[in-house]
Amino acid sequence: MPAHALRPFEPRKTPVQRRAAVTVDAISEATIQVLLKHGINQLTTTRVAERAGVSVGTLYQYYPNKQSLLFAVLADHLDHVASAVEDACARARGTPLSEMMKTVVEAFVDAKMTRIDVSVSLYQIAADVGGPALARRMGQRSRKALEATLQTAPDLVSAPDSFAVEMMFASMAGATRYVLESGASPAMIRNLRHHLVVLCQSYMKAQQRRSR
Amino acid sequence: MPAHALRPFEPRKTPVQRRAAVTVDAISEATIQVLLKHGINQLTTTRVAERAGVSVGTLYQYYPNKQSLLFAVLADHLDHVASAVEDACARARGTPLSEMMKTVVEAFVDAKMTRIDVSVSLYQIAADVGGPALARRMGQRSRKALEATLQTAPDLVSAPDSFAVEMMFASMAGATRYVLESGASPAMIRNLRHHLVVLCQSYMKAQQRRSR
DNA sequence: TCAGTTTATGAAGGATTCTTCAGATTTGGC
DNA sequence: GCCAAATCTGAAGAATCCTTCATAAACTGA
Repeated sequence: MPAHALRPFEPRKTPVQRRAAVTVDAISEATIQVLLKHGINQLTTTRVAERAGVSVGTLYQYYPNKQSLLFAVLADHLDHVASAVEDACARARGTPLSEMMKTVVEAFVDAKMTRIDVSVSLYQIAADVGGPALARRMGQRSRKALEATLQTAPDLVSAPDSFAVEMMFASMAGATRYVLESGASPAMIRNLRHHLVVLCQSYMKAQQRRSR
Repeated sequence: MPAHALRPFEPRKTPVQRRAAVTVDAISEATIQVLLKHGINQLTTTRVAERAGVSVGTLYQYYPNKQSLLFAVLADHLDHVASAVEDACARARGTPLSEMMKTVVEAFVDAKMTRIDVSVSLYQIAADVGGPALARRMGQRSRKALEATLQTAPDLVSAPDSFAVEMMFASMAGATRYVLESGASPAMIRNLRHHLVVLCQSYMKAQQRRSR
């Protein structure tokens, strides 16, 4: 999705006073709540405003339309996750491959799990709002960060190709989604975390062996 | 999702005459087309009927509501994929682990790709229509089939735990989704197919090593 | 050919929702 | 305390969409 296609989703006005900032936050949070409680189909702009304790008009002061609201919430979340991955990559520089993967994968899962409700509810809106494009953008960010870090691994034989790295993130995201949408118990999440580490470690090691 | 929650999605009437069967097919197909061309938000019951060359009333003769229409299309597709996996598992019995994985993974990807347009467009409706529940059901079917087949592998050290197997399918599905939603070129799809084989093979082998 | 069954039609009812805007209220600096 | 800017309000307009039902057409077996 080209940049201009994201334009109609841009916020209408930026808060100046503190109370406005509070309002905007309340609206974001209310969006999540409504999404969780009623689902995307019952998410109306009025209902979100109600839940946020403001009037619809206020909502439309900051978001040009319903889509832009959903878009903003989703983009925030994905940015949060991508940043966590980037941080982890920075932290993991110079460590052995295996440890590197552990650090990055756990950072990803933990970022997703800091607010499970957000993660779960946002799966619903991906389709509406250019979710695939956003996901791809995040995939690219993560890939670049990890590729740079991989270069610093002392036991690296050959750098995995870009496709493999992107694939790895997509796989992680898919498995995480599956677990979260299954109503993840804490025990399952621990399980997920551990299994994803193994999955990614073994995949990246396999990439090493086939350095054609 | 318990069985009764799926009830309201059940078809209203089953076609008796041939022309009715043709109509139902046309409606299914039209649903895909509209989904692809206009997206879920512009998918109206009238538009689907138009595209199918019938009137709205006809549509409502076979589907009690819009959701049931979407549900049916999604369920069909997922069933198709799950069946393909089950068949592959049956075919792969008694072969070495590595070959087994190749057979199953390729069957999965190929099933998804027989009609790329269907796969792509259906991602949009998953949220509306209990997609997660359907996906889980398919995950279970695939897991059971593969577990049974794994037992017959001559070089199996220890059976991977159920969670790992489910995880594997979820990862595959996630990576596939990512690629398809990126506008998959044929070359990318070949790439995906191959990488997923490697991913699953190495993951399953890793499970062998840690047979605690 | 005929009667009963199946299938198709599409205008219209009923309901929901997005979005606007003119005016009221609050804030912050002076 | 005062004023301009910022913020908030919420009823109502405008549009869209799902679903029904009375009627018509097509089919099938006898």
